[in-house]
Amino acid sequence: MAIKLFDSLKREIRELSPSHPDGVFRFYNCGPTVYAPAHIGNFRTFVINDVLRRLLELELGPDRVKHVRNLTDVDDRTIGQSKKEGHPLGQITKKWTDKFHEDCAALNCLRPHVEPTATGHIPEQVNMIEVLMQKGNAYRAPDGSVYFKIASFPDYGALSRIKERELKVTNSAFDADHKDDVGDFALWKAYKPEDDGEVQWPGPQGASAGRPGWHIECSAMIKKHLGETIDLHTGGVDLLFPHHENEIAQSQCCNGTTFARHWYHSEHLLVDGTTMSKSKGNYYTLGDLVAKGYSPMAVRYALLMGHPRKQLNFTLDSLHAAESALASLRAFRATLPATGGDPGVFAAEFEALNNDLNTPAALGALFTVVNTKGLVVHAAAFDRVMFALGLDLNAVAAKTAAPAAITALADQRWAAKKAKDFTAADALRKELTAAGWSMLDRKDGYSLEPLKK
RNA sequence: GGCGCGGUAGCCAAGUGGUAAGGCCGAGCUCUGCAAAAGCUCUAUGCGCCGGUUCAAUUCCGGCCCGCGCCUCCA
Repeated sequence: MAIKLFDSLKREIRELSPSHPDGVFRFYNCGPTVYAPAHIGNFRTFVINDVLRRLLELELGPDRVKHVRNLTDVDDRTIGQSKKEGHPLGQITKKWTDKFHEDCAALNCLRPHVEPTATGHIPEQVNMIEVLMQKGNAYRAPDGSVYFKIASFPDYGALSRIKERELKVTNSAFDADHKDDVGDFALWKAYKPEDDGEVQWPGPQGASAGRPGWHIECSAMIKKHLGETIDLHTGGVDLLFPHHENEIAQSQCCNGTTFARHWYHSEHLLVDGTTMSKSKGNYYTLGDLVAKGYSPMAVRYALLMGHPRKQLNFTLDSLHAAESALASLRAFRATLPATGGDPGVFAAEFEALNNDLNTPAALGALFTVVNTKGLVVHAAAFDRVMFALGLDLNAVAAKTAAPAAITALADQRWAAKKAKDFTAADALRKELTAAGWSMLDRKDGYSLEPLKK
């Protein structure tokens, strides 16, 4: 069953397929900038891409997919954070890269096969810029920076339909003074002592020392790790323009061949009905949600509850729903026999996923199976669905340890109950409730959980 | 101003030219000393509004209202 996915460039749903003779599918997903903890909007994109990676593996085989996701470790924000904290750039980016990996692991995202960094590919970027300068697609600005000349690439704007847009006239235009055209973008930024601190590298031939512009890192790293033509390039919608538009321009002008055969962009997450943004401050990190008592797996589930190409309004209620849904799946899984059953019962789930990554439809179909009485489900078939969605049912929210005073009350109540002194037991339960704890009795003992609001 | 997306039950959210998946919440029941958990059952004559096409529209077309996003370094 071929995987079909919307192509942002051709604007239609198309089948994914490897194009290289080795049969390896080349998949590049634009990664995070490592200067702060990623927020759940970022993770929506990475979780969606993780499902895509899993589907590709199921479709083509684990050894026939090469997944690359970069780490942007030098740009205005990373440098800004470095200056703010007074620590070297590398120390800052290491810290947030580690945190990013920790969060990804908690969300059960498969590790990409390669996670290249911008600072680890300076020569590759410089080389690419030099080629672009030689070919006449780039020019040196008076300050020693290098810009890409969009007028030199007739296809510029195909992805974002920039020519059909009437650009709002804005001030902004940082570096505008040095550009030939406002649409030209920086390939190399000349060193500015007041802004860049210690961060600089020797520049391309004829340019000043400095650092690469943002867009070039992806072009250079893709070329190095995946080749001149890749099978799929993905990211959040916000990257469509200018980032991906610029990547196409750089790569195609430099390499003279198709850059990416398929483009896919996932929509943004909304919180409280509006897009998350650092400037608005209405965002959650994974840590924020875990601190509220939700499990990372519930976060993952909640991120899959909406269609990836549609904005999803994220709420804490949806996390609660996700937590309950996971508990149902967990309970259902426990009832499955190890053998027997129809392996084909989950066809609808895969059909939904393979049809433009319709995760909510897949989850709906999943529960239809779960709710169908008398259906004999093969455990392995169920596990395959869980793998595709990346839902680890064994991952449970870390239990909050009860304070000693609470444990003492619980022990008293347990003893009272054993002694059939129900009046005392009930009184103690009330005390526990008043203290914000719920005591869950079992046959052989009890557990304590913080009271849900 | 330009480009694009969306409005489906209390909340979240699929979907289709032939009469509305699923999750949460809520209600009832079963089961448990109580509580929780678990299980069972129920919950939109309706898909923003107004027209049109059609035997038939939530689904197609037109208009309108509302919301959201992007428009040069935010996934």
